[in-house]
Amino acid sequence: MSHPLETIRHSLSHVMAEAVCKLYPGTKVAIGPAIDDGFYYDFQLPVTVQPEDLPAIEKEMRRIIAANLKFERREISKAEAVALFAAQPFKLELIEGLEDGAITVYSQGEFTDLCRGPHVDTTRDLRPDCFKLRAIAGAYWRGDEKRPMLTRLYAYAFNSKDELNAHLKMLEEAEKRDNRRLGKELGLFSTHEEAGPGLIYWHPKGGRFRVELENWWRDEHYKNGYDLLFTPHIGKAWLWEKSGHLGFYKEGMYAPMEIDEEKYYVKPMNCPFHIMIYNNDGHSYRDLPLRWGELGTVYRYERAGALHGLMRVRGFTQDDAHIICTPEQIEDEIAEVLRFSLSMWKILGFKDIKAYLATRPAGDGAVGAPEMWATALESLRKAVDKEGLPYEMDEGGGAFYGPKIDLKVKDAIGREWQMTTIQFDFNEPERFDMTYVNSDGTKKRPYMVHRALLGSIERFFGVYIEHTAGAFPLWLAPEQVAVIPVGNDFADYAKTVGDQLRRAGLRVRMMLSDDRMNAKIRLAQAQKVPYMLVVGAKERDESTVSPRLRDGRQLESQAVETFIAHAKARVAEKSLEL
RNA sequence: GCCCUUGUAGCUCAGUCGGUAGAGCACAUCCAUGGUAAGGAUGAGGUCAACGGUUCGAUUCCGUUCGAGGGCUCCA
Repeated sequence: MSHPLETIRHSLSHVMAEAVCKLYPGTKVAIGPAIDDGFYYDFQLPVTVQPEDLPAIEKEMRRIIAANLKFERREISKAEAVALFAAQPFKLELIEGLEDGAITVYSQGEFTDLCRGPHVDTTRDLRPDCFKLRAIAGAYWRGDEKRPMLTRLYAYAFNSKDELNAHLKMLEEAEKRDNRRLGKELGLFSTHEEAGPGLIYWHPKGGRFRVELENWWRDEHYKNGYDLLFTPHIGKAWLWEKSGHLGFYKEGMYAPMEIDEEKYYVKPMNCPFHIMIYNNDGHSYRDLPLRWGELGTVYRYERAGALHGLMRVRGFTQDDAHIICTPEQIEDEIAEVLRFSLSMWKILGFKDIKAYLATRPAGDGAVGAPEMWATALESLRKAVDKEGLPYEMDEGGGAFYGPKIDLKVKDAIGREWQMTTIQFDFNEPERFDMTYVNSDGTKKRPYMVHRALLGSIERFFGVYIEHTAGAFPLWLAPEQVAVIPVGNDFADYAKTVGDQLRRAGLRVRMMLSDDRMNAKIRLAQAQKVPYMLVVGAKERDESTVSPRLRDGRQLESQAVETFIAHAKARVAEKSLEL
């Protein structure tokens, strides 16, 4: 009989626990749940297990599976449980938190575990070739830094060998696309631990991508009714006390610097600055909505162990904006932001997008009247419905200052990345006493919404590198065309062609070194240059070029002008195809 | 911060069971002038992460420090 994958994974974790206990007598077992791509089990081991030991554990697991053992469920009393797990301190702690009468244990072979279940019937339901031990990691007991560090063994597990292999292949592909690796290979960016980890250096090619992306971003924002701001990188302690950041976000901020005996903080967010601009003038309801965007560079403390290429950094540029509007406008504004965001993702080539609505957190830490939360959430939900976007609720997942929508986009190899975020803020308008004058002459509090569409430029770059494997669409490619003469005799003609392309506004790499043509093609391919134009005697005599595409396709020899028109059209329409 | 792994040329890595290191790519010079993924030769380049200890002698063994990679949420 077949069982849900989660059950199979969980049962496998018991098998692994049995194997580990057998191989390392004296092992204390903690917990072993199923996870997204397999399972893990946490142990306190009498010895240090090393990666070389994993095959032996796998082998023992297969032996257990082959023995065709039954998983037997028993209900026992709390007293029985305490006696049974007398030598297992972690289990005892878990038992303490359980109701008498609701305690179950599962046994297979020589191993009995405190477990709610369910499990497969016998180890025969587990396939010996559908799992693979993955890694050894440290994990705190119950995720608490103050509790003992346990050894966690991770494993992949799937329904079939094919699915396992497909997953392993995806991981292999992910490794090839790793933004740190491609960033180096394609000369896009670097980090320098000696100059400060988690800080990104954009090289000329990465810079070119960024400029093209940002230019487009600015154009789109102006077209969509935004104004753009530039604000300082530092602000006095007053600002951050007022905003509440020193109260709620201090651990994410860097230590202050002193200027004229005043403390200044580097900004972790742009919002207080935008509010300063808002509060610089009085506002009428007639002025609203205001949509103010900024590519604002912020610095946030991230723990050293959390830093990761472009994905997790300490300094980054948010594609931030704040929408300040009346309560009546909020629904349309939210719908509009969502539509705008989706239109951007479409152009960038992401089709699979899912929304996550986060509601008011439990407890009394949240600010803002419940009615405001309800209206806000309603406008978020309506917007998602209007776009026909699939969504999930994240109950209690909102920030203390307001509900939000996060969008997750799926990349070319099926991984989801959280990018766009649209968040209500009931906190700062209050703290900064933001107001506008309503039609009846009374002062009102506006709604404020923070939103970032790409998230941050750095992280987006990382995701996009991995999504495209570095083969950017023509309009974003740092180098769009490589001109490759067949031999040095044709260098002059190559230069003429290159100049012509440059004048037409294309980004050209002239490959005029002494290398052979084959080597140049190889290099241009490796650099993912979209078009390679090979020129020799024939092309020179006919004023043509012979285009090769980075996907290996070959176009007909054509007049230089024809090629320029072809490429320019694709740039103009931001085509994902060459 | 903590656990496991790890740190040798710009990059990717090999090696030394303790006698101060090697390959490929990249780079430089020279030869070769070429039709769609690497032409050839020569050369330059390293205080083997840093500091301490053991030793006649340490890049190699031991210790400490710093950095990097994976993990520390998914609740019997």
